[in-house]
Amino acid sequence: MGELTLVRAARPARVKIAPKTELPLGQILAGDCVSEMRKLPDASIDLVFADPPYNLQLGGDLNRPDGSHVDAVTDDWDRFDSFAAYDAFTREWLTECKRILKPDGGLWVIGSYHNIYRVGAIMQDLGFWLLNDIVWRKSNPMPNFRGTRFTNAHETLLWASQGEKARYHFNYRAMKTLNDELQMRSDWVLPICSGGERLKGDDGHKAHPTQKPESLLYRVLLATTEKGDVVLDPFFGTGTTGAVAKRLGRDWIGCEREAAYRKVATARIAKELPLDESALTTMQSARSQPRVAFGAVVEAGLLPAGTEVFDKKRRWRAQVRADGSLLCGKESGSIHHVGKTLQGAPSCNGWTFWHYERDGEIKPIDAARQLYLLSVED
Amino acid sequence: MGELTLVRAARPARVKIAPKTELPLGQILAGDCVSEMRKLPDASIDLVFADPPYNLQLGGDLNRPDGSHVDAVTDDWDRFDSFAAYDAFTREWLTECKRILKPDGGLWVIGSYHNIYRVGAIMQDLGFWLLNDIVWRKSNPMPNFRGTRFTNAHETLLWASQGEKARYHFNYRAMKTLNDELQMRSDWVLPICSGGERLKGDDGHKAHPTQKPESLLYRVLLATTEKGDVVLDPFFGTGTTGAVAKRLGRDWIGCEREAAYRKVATARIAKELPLDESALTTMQSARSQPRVAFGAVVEAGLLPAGTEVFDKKRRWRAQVRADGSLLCGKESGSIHHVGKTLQGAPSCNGWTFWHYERDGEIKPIDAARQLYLLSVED
DNA sequence: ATCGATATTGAATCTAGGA
DNA sequence: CTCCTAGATTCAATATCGA
Repeated sequence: MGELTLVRAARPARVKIAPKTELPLGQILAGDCVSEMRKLPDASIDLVFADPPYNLQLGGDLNRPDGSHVDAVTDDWDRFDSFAAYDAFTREWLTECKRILKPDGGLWVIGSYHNIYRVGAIMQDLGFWLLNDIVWRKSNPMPNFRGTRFTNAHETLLWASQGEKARYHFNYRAMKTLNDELQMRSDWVLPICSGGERLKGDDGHKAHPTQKPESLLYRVLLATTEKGDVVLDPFFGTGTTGAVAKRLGRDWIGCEREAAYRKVATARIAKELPLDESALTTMQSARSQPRVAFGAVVEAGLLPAGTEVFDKKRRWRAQVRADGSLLCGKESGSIHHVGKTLQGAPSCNGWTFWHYERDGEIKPIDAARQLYLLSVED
Repeated sequence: MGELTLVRAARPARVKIAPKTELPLGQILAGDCVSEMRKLPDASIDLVFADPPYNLQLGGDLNRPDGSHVDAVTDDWDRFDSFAAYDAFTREWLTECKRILKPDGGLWVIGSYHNIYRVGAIMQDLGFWLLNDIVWRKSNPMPNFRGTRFTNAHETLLWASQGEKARYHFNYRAMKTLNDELQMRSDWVLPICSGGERLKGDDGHKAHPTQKPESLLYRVLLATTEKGDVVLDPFFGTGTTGAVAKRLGRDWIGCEREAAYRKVATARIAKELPLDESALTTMQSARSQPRVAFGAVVEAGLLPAGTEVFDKKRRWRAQVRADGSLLCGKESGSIHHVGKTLQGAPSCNGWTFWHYERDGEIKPIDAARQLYLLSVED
């Protein structure tokens, strides 16, 4: 797995990065996340994913129209006396996150409208720089049983870097691949965690009231970490972050106060198997790939000289020449230059503009580049 | 257009509601919104819709890359020295909104991740009670050209009441109808404002950098106001709020500092035609229908005393008595009470629980209520 | 086994009015 | 204040059950 895209040029950090060997990798730290994080060295963590209490402030009981009772989140850990108390708690754990994150580290926090506005403002106050807010659109949310509001069908994730000028990691290419060759948007449609994925306790009841779906963590980790990175989750719960991190070949650390959650998480992560190298490699960022001359692809016989290439709408056709240039009428030159000139565009990515036909299928010539890259590996 | 559902029980407000005649209805107040709102009486406005500046640049202190983007929002009104200045500005205009809103009034604010977390936290601090956060999912957002982040494909709207215990208006039934008989969710998919709807200035360039689509305001006003309500927009811009309000038969007031925007908005709203009464009629919640005593239905002979009623699965049968009570074995009482007791349920809507047979068909006794309502109309 | 019907459940700030 | 009662209100995905 290659390096991810490092976005934003900045001077190399002068902060001393703590080596991984000083970290309790693959461990669930038993205790309050603030005191546990305080034991960790500065600038040692690549990514924090945090799912803090939402401070729901629920009223009385709620029944469905069929009379059944809604099992609400009434756990002690979600009770705060006031917004001020919640803010103080939030400021405290976010401050520790800021300290232990590397200068190019990333922070994700998930929440609902009950807490996310406070969390977001405090993140900004502490100097975190918001990169995106992501909306998790639930495909199967709980309805509003009383018909009093809009169905609360989403939760919000905030993604931030250490500061306005800080570098951060974003695996643009992997996200685009995951999204069927369209840029990944800030709204993600994913189902809630249910069925076999939902962990049960010994009593057959759900082990944790707010277990997050693995698909959500999968996308977060794939987008903003690389293999071997260290991911910390201060509110580990049943360990979704740890399970997905292990699967994706990332190191992880969790903090969790409740012994029952730690027990479930430990068993769960033990069962998890890391994906093998080849599965992870396909998610590499195009920008960090070695540059490939079109000529090398031609040379390798993947798009032999004489092959006809064309744009997606077949407005233009061009011929591949032996030296890796294209010829289209009077225009000739690199794949990028010819594409740009024909369109009258300021620039053109020839790899995605030009296409070829193989076995009745039309593919961008970038597909041939990928094949070339595979063939030269090892 | 009938009355909307009033949600949440609260004592009748002791606040004196200012009459509409004291308000500058259908006017764009020329000036800063805080000073203009200060001239308005307390408790006089039904709904505020606000689209405040987004704080895209954080002023000269935080030296930004040299702002050479052609179409970026770089107007003077969108510059603030710091988060603190933005917060102070936000607190100021929201405080005036709180004062001029009626006790059962509603507040909507739209923003992006640059400002909405600060706005949301301040709203909560001022005592506004968040009812929903709504995600406007843009069907055609601007791509992220540099491939450095997720495509920023949504904006966020916050909907709040005056306080935790305050009443508010929500036209649940109209929203459900608009959404093909499914509850309206908190994520709305709507296109951005473009094409003919996008207003152009004399130079042929877009008149305003962040003109909102009318479909967005249409849904907001239909959901949370009724005909004749007064809607105020403190950042009127090119008057989308006024145009849609006029079309939907709501009164409106705008505040706008820039003469150029006022000019465009005035011309735009002048062209707008109100929909006629029948088009404005929306589906009504059952809650807004007149209450009918079951006894009245019995009295009217629609379900005469002695009629046998039963639940859908015919697990229980009961007899209608002359006073409008039911008898089932030892249990007797109102249609609701008997249904509730027999099922051991926390509550029961007798109108839909009990059924009767007529001409070989089985109908809920609610059908008899509807017949009764028809018979007493006019 | 299979198919259709029925039951369960999910981060929920979830009523209104009168005595 | 509290208490009481009328009565309005749900979507999608699993899991279980019964023929």
